[in-house]
Amino acid sequence: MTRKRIQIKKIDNISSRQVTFSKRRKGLFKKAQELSTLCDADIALIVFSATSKLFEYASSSMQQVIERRDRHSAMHRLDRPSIEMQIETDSNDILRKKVEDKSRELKQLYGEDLQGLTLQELQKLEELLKRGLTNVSKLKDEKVMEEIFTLKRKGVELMEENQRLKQVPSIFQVHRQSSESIISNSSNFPEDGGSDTSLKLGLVYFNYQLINMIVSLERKSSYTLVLHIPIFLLFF
Amino acid sequence: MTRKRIQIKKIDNISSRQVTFSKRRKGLFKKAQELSTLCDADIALIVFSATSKLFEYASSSMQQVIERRDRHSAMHRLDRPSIEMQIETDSNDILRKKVEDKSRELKQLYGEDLQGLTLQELQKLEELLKRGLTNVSKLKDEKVMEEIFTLKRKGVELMEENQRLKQVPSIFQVHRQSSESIISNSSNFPEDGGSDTSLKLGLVYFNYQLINMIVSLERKSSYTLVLHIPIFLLFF
DNA sequence: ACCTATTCATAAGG
DNA sequence: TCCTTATGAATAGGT
Repeated sequence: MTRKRIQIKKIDNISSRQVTFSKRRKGLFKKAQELSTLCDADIALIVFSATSKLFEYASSSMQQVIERRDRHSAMHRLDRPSIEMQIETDSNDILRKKVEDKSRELKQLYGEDLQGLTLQELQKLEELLKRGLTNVSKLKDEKVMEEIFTLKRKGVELMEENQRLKQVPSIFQVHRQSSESIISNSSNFPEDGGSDTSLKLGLVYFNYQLINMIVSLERKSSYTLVLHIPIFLLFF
Repeated sequence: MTRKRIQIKKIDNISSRQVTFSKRRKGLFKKAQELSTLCDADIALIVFSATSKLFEYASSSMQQVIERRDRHSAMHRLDRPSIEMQIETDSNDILRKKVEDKSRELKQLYGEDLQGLTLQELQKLEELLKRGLTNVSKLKDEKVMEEIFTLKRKGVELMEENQRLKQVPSIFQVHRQSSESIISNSSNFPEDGGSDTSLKLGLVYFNYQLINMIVSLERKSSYTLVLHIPIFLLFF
């Protein structure tokens, strides 16, 4: 919309996506409330960020708008029983049966209680599990990559800061050094000033976090990391 | 916004209010959709006009977003015993909640509705799916082997029966042959008696069933069969 | 968080 | 509702 037109598709860069999300979310909420005021409309707006943070606006109250919508929908859709509607008309027995059915389905997906199943049913189940696993793994991989890139960016930032501060005037370093000479006087590296040390510690902490994450992921036998760690190392 | 700046307060003139409502509503929905696409956000927007007409948009499904919001709210306000929650301690409501929970769990196992999950949750889910898949595959493999052995045994039995009946007195064969000579007289193989033919047909049908089973299993991309078919061929 | 060039949204009028 | 147009608003990219 400015400087350059952008395409409406998912923004790849995570940080610019976050920035855009903040800006546009603000704009969207403003417009929602303007519309509500100008035209006397009753509005509810629910937004979940990609990171599952919730933002919401309602001109009256969220619950009220949602209920009003439910009523409206019920009036206009004579058929298509929504989940709640369906459940509300369910008797206790039917509900019990539903719970039982779903419990069995869940158990079977977890690989228990399979004795009664035919070969065909087992195949179907296997297929479903594979599909589910594929989907879950894919999304998990995306999240892992995101996390790695975020950490990498932080690392680069810390290193840059580190480099920049290495060029601090030597007077400042001498001052720091003299005040610390009691504790650590054996150091023979003039570039190892106090500020620098604390920054080094920052980097060490960052690396610690990173290694921790990778180890914890590996422990959980995430096979995809076998691929991702080398990729990550390339970037770092 | 253009030609002249306007104040954000209720527009008095009815027709211009309607015009503005149309225009701005369109704009609002567009922006909601753009935000959803650009930033991978999950969005629900409900608008009631002053005349109670309903307009709505949801990036996934309205019900889904609303439920997600309910869950989110429930998570973040550990207390807040809402009136409904408080009085609806009757079993019907508990059952309803159970059904809802299990439905969600099932969906997630099938790899749907995963947007709200953290990396840790996804890993857990992946693990469960892998365990489930292992169990199901193992049992399925056992059943496949069972089935194959059963079919093999039937094949052996049929062949034995076949051999035994080849030694039936020739009088019986002649009797059968005369009654069938009208239809199939061109056959020059004396060992191809009627009873024998029907048994051969039995074997053919058995083979047909067997091939069918294997093909159907292969179609379902059951990787274990890559192992089983050679094993089966060894036995047959 | 702030800046600003640029695109977008839209008020007014028909 | 749609079209046009002038202009105020929103915002992408950069700092």
